[in-house]
Amino acid sequence: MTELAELPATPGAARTQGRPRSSRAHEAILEAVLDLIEEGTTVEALSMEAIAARAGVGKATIYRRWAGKDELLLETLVKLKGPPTQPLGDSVRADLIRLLSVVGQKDQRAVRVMPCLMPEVSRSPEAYRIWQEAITEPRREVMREVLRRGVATGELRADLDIEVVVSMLISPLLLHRMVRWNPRLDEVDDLTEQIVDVVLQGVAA
Amino acid sequence: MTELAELPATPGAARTQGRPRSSRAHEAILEAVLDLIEEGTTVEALSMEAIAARAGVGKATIYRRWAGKDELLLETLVKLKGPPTQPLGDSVRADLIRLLSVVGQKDQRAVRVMPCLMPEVSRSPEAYRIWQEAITEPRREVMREVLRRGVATGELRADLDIEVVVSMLISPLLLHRMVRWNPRLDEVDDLTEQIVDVVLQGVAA
Amino acid sequence: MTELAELPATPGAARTQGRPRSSRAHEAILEAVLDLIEEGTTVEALSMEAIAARAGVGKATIYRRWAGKDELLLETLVKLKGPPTQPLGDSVRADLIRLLSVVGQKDQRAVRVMPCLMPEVSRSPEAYRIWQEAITEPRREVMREVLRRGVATGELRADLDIEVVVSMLISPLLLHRMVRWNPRLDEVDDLTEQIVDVVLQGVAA
Amino acid sequence: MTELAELPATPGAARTQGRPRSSRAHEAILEAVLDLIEEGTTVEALSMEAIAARAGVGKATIYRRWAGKDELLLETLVKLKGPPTQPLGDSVRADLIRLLSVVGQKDQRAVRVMPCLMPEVSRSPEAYRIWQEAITEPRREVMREVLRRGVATGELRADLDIEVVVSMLISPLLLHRMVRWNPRLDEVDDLTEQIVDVVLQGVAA
DNA sequence: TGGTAATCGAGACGGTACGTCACGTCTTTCG
DNA sequence: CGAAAGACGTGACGTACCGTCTCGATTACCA
Repeated sequence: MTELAELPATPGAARTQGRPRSSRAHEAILEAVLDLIEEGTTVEALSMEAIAARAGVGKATIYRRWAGKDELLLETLVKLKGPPTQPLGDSVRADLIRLLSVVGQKDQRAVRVMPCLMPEVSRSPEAYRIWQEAITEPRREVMREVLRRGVATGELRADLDIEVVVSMLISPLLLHRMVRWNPRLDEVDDLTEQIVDVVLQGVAA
Repeated sequence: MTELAELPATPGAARTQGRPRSSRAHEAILEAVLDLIEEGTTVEALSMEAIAARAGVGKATIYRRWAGKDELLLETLVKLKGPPTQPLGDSVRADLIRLLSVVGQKDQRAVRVMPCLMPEVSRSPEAYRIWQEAITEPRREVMREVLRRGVATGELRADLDIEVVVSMLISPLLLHRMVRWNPRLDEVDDLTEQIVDVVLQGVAA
Repeated sequence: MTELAELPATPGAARTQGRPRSSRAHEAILEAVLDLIEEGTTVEALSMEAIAARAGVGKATIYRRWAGKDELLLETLVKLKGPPTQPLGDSVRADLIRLLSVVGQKDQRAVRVMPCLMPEVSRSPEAYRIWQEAITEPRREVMREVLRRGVATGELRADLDIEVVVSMLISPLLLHRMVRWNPRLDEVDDLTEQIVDVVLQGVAA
Repeated sequence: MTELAELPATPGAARTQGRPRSSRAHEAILEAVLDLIEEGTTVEALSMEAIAARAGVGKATIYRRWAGKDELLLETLVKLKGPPTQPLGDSVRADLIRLLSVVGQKDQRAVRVMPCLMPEVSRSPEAYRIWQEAITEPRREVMREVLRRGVATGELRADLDIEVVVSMLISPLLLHRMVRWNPRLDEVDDLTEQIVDVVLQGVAA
């Protein structure tokens, strides 16, 4: 899996000589982004200049590590999300509810960042790739595993299309978190359960 | 329903005196936005200056009508989407498939604009309101009607939560269009049918 | 002598039909300019829009009468200066002092306007012509007459160059008023007398 | 003597850190102004944008050094005038003629710039101060010295007011250059000599 | 231990777009 | 038809960021 690799100092050259990059600066930058987001800074006000100033860092120090704002925000989001929640292996239903209940809920700041990345992710294949590999796929894979187990135990239909079901489970919640797709859903705190139940009923063996 | 009202010339004053706003300019601006999008202009290159130049219009003429780029893009999107597709009144299944098959497909330009509005829609309550009223709600309402009919005819369970089901139907397709959420779904040209079938199975009476 | 003629309503057409021009508007505009100058408005802030607003007049009403801001300011200055002071016919010395003591002193607002016209007057031959005819020449002519009388009475040398002497008398005071050329001169309230005396001594018969 | 000091990067802070200001840019800007003036650009067409474009410089680079167009033009004028002409120490009359014969003649571009600065110089005390210190005073001082020498040698009256005489000598020529105060004077190529002679006659011992 | 080389914070650089303002003209309605 | 009102296309304003480029001053490694 291709990583959010740092830019090489000089492409193709040994990266051992000279002063090493300061990990303090690296983290100060990511922290600065999170701080600014937390303070409610709007996207256009979330400028590289503001980030550098907040981090107490020169702008070049940022550009030495990331190719642009989108890359930086993407890595911030990855850091924010962390590894996906793991299923407990109880029932398929309980595991799905467990996995879905954290979609966009763990850290409110992630909800703030995600919509800002949509323009870039929808346009740049590279941004899309990173988004997929670092954010989407790990979570889908966990969910696929739970569904495969359901098929194996005979709980779920053998011919179900796992990708479709995964999308059906995640999409409504994700969209809801991003743009409060339907505000009336806020009153339904068992929205997750309802979705799981409808889908499970629809794909029951 | 509150509209995408133009900015008043002087808030609270009668808007009858003086030269009236040119509808020619108004439309030239919206056309310019669509042209630029069609030519593949990226969002950051879709500047107010470029729009004004393309429309053969002064920048002030744009700002007289819209408060900023987001408002303008939003109205462009509203114009692009037009009124929602209407159901034919055949079976519930056929109607749902008909309604869903145009989600983000009718005009490829809309797919290009929508992700760019996510940052604004997710942040500004006003942008969100317009987005809801002009884009989302009309389409959800059509779909609600189809589902209510299904309940009335006894095809669907009487206690189903219509809002949840509508979200389950639309979200996967919309997200897919916006960020190609799962590219493997591109191979599934009957994705729409699968989703409808799973949901209908899940909420059958 | 060509005048600051108003622009004809329609060149070559009878100016009898339709609503006659409002003299009220004409004066309101000139008043507005003077008001704004008096309030200390800077040149760039002395915009046509501000003048029209202050006069309670449409911009077109101004442009119907003057070709541009410079023409308007020029006429304002002409109105401000009024007819030149007349000599009393006493001694040459007393008359010159009388004429010079009002250079740029009668109305403090004129001192404010004049420097603003320098760029235009120094560049546009037309503005220069009007400036000469309406402001400069009448005053120089009065002074020439006094000097000619001095020559006739034998007080002054018969071969003096009147134009040179007139310039020598007026220039120091005018420049002093416009840019306080030498602030130390402010302490010399008999500056005018000194200048007259030096010149008279220099050109005595 | 206070200078046309550049704007400090951060007022009160040490100006040693960071990339130093480019002297190349500084001079390119001044050159651009002179070029544009030379080409006959009118004042209103002498925009900051045009200057920046001609100098191959960003607008911010100009605003980092000067507070506005007037400050820039003023410094351009100072550069244009250079140090004042020095007297040769011959006779008082010859020295005065020498000094006066270059008033506004050395560089035709200076004549173009000066009237444009009148509005600013007559209004802003700061612009007036710089104008005095960098343009006016050095030239007046040279002339004062010549007059003082005349008094010392007994050529001139001991009680003459040097400031008044200096103004009488310079003003007619300066005003003539700026606004061709009296075009008939163009025919008098010995205007300078006439003025000097009248004044010397008027203040002779 | 002393050079070498890349990094650091800082901030200026050439650009581009922003949103505002004024220009002088044009197009309404009202008197 | 002149008036006011105010929208029109134009273009400059001064500001803010972009991503790059010097600066002098720090580090680490390697000789």
